[in-house]
Amino acid sequence: MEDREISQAVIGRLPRYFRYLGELKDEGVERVSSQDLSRLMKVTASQIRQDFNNFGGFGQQGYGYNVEYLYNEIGKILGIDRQHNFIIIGAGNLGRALGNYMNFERRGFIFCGMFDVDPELIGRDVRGVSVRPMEELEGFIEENNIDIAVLTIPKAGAVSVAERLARTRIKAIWNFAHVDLNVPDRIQVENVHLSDSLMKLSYNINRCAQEQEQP
Amino acid sequence: MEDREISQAVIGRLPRYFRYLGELKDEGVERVSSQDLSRLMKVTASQIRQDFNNFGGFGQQGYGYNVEYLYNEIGKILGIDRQHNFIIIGAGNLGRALGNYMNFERRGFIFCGMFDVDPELIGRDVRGVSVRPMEELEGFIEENNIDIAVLTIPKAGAVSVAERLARTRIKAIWNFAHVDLNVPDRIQVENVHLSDSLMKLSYNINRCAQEQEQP
DNA sequence: TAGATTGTTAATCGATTAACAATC
DNA sequence: TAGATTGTTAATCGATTAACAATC
Repeated sequence: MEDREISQAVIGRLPRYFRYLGELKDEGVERVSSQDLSRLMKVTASQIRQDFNNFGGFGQQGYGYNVEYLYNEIGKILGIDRQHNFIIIGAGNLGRALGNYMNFERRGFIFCGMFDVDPELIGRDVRGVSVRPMEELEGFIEENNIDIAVLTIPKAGAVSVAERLARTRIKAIWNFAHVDLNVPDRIQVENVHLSDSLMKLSYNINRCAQEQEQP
Repeated sequence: MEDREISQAVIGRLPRYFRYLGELKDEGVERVSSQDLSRLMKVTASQIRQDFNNFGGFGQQGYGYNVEYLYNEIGKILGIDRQHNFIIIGAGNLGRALGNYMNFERRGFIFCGMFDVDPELIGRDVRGVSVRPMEELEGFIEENNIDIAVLTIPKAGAVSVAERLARTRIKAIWNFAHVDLNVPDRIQVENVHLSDSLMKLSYNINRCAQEQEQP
């Protein structure tokens, strides 16, 4: 049944479904119909059914979906029933903030190591993990079965670090640096470009201001 | 010429164009064709021309686009030629990391204030800005012409804070809390759901692993 | 002028929504 | 059984790509 490629548009919506289903589950709700979810999440019921059906039938005609079952299934699809070890490269403010964020652990993402070029920061402790020098990067990745590298360094260093990562067993890069990385297809890259997001916000602010001037 | 609504798909691509054009400008490149940009950015030349033409003709047949002119025009469209005052609500790790990030200032986003409920944090200094108690929120926004509120508080508090913000002059919320906010249309919301992003990454890691097992 | 490259229209592709038969 | 709601097919909508005439 796992045949055709599932579009990134669908994948992008799964975490949001997962979040709402988790909330329903915590409230003790047992079943939910696509129409209920539709009202709650403000998307069409049609899209919800279409999305779920990409992965096979989770529901039952005349009944709807079992909240807990659906929650677990989506969790499995997202792969958060497994463990993923990650390291953070760049022990600046953002890197430390992400290292200190406990909730990732709840989803199976285990904070294992932290690296920086700055000798000042080496040895510092972030939630029980001490900052290591960049020389130890490759060895550490190999020894600790690291799957994900989080890049929170300035763009100048990011490209060359990504090249180093490309030669390791790393499966994915969560990239907060403001550059596009060029890595082999085998390595997944997920970009979080904060300034891009802020600019989009800025556009929408100004667009609205204009609309109100000339209605 | 500013008539039809421009799709969010296009807006979402503008910051990336802006970034590449800025780099070309810094390298001293004077002109660029849609085909050059196409190769550089790995999108189709057709899309580039189509995108720019949403805002009127920036190019010249037989020549291409003037890098600096195009850069400035896109900057204007994104509204980063203006100043936007922002505050950060939530002085935890993430909030402080964003407050310390200097690059936003370069794009006209001015860090003016910071708020938290925790009495421990009140008075703390983040890059020259001291953390204030939540009671002062509304007054501060009014007095300092704040346009943007950055929400870096746990989801439990986010919804009610958003409601308070909705009664102020705030134009936009940059939401890092893991909830969907319900605010009037007049207020723009841009979500940065980090755990959603991480889950997407997780899905793509596992999908690739599967593909390699059964090719 | 000839060559290059845009602006723009038309064709294609993919994603969303609507509709409804299948079925619990 | 009758009512409800899914799974799925068909229709619509929007976004991307291709093509080419306009024009620098």
